[in-house]
Amino acid sequence: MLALLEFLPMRIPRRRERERADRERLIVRAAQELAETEGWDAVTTRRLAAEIEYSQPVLYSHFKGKDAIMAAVAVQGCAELAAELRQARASVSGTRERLAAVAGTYTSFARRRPALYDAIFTRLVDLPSATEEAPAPHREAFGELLAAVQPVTAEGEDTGLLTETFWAGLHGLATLTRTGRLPPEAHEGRLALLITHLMRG
Amino acid sequence: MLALLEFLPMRIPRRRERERADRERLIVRAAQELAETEGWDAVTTRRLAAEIEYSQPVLYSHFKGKDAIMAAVAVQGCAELAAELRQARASVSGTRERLAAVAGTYTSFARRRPALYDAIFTRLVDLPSATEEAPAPHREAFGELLAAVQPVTAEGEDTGLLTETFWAGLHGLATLTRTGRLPPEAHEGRLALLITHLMRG
DNA sequence: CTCTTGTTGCTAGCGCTGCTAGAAACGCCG
DNA sequence: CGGCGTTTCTAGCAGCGCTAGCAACAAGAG
Repeated sequence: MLALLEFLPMRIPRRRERERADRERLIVRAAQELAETEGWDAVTTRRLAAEIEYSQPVLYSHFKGKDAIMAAVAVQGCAELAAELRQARASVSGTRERLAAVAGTYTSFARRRPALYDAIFTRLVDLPSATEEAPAPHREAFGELLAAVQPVTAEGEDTGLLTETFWAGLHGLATLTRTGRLPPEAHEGRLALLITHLMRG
Repeated sequence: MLALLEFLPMRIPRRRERERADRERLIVRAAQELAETEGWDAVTTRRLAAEIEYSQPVLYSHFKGKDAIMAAVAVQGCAELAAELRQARASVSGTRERLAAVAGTYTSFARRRPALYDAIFTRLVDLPSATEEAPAPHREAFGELLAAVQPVTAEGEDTGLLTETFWAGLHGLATLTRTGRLPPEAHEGRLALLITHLMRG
């Protein structure tokens, strides 16, 4: 009865909901493209509004502010990273090979897509990860590293902790190299050292 | 003769030069204090000008822009880091103890003085290090790490490269922990793992 | 078909940023 | 004391993130 009465009127709100969700995806996609092509400095609310062909305040009806838009880009970008890591790990066999594949993919991602990497790991201080549980893509990406590290865990060592340390090494190499603090030529050598010492020689 | 003629008139410019240098130090010190007490977001050119009790444009007669001021703070801050590292390394003996002391001091510096650490290692992309030789304090700080790592270099390994990798690990731990991406409780455990694996078990 | 109602998106504007042009004030010299 | 060169300030530009308040629209009622 009640359901029947509501059925027809319900279709309209549904469509509008869908359109709203579409526009939200449009915003995130535009922000990501703009950031990746011209850097985050070029991602201003005005520019972004022009890009999606809506006015500025529309952005604020979807996101609390610019940081929230960056966070959305970061979460989506992290899903891409996780996918690349998964593929890298699956594409080779052998403990060291897998570690090398995952490590190479990770730092290559940071080099190829610096804006995205920055959004995920250096820019935002208040990604949900801090307060509550990290968003799914983050856990997924970390899970890929963990799976690669798991076989080299020594007795008495905690795989999670070891993976975190390995991750920190990768993150340090990625960021220090990209900002010109480490010479890029020797990057492969440093990666090899990191993996060798992770496997304890 | 010429020198005698120039002697007296020279005294005035000298004094002005000295006063200018004093004011420049004042600016850098004010910027550092403001950044360390209220964060870099609070360091605006207006606020900084008010702090040193001069008008805004005075800043631009000393530095090309805000970034140049941050760079000056970074270089000076790096000298402080280098001094702490030197003291840490000198205060203990034994290979592992020295590595632990240096590593602990490094990450502790990043935790205790986040604004300074950010200026040195994450914020500025155009520190002189990228284009020409790194500024002295940077080389000095790196030298401390290198001295601590040197004894654990294995045959066929390059100490410099190994130090860079170790540094990347420290930097990764420092930044990921400070931004809430790694839980701080397990920090010591990760540090221990890093050192253990650096010494290859 | 017209009128009312509620939502949606817009225009305009606030207070702030880094930075700079041109005027004013200062200190030095003859 | 008068003129000159430097130093420093006032005032303003363009752009930022963000928001209040109005206009235009779509949907239902008579």
